[in-house]
Amino acid sequence: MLGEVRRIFEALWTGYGPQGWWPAEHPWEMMVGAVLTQGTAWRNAVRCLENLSAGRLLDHPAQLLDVSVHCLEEMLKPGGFWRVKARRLRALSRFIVDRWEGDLDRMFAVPTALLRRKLLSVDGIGPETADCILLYAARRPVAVADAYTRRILQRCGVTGELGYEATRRLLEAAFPGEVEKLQELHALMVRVGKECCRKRRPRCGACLLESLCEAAAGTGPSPGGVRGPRRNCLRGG
DNA sequence: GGCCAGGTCAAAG
DNA sequence: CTTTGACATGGC
Repeated sequence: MLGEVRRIFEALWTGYGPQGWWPAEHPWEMMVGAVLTQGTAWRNAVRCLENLSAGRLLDHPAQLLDVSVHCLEEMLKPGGFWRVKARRLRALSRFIVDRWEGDLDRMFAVPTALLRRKLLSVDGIGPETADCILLYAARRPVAVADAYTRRILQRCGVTGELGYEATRRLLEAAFPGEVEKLQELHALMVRVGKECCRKRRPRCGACLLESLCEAAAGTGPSPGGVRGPRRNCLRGG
């Protein structure tokens, strides 16, 4: 199974190359973006980031606590969920200001497992957002097991229906300690997911998902692959 | 118009 | 423990 995951990564890497994630100037901007993109198209999250940046509210966590909630909400409107996201961003700012005096370097000095637990205790930081922060802002070897990734692994027949944590452990076992690869993996999975592995039945007759399934199966040039009857995205349920 | 977006949380069943 | 609804705007 680990080999299948690695083959999928190699196929994606070969096909698409580096994605340059996460697009942010600094760790705090990355963290804010991670909250803003929840359930929202990235392009709309970017509008919010631009509003914040233009208002000089994106340089330091404490800045978000210095403006009125109303003002903050106005800037977040283009991204949707603006009421909850204003609350969540302030919760995250307050968390960093209260516990680490607003100093991200201090926060990132905390060991990975402990920091993950602390992040999850913040309102609005769930597993995926926490892992994105750990992977891209703190540069820890943590995997992001988002919905796209789980669907792709499932539809390529690599796994059955796996929950978030089980998928995360699988990915981390496939690339232990490899921060760069885990970063690219998540970015590439999102890219492919958007193209041909959507929620509703993917129309992937000619799409890349098919070759990913083959890559996972080890068909084609690479030797030693796992063979035999399998479900792929075209035949699978 | 319908569906989806780089999710999370609280309330039910 | 799993399922469901709320949160809201913008693009295709």
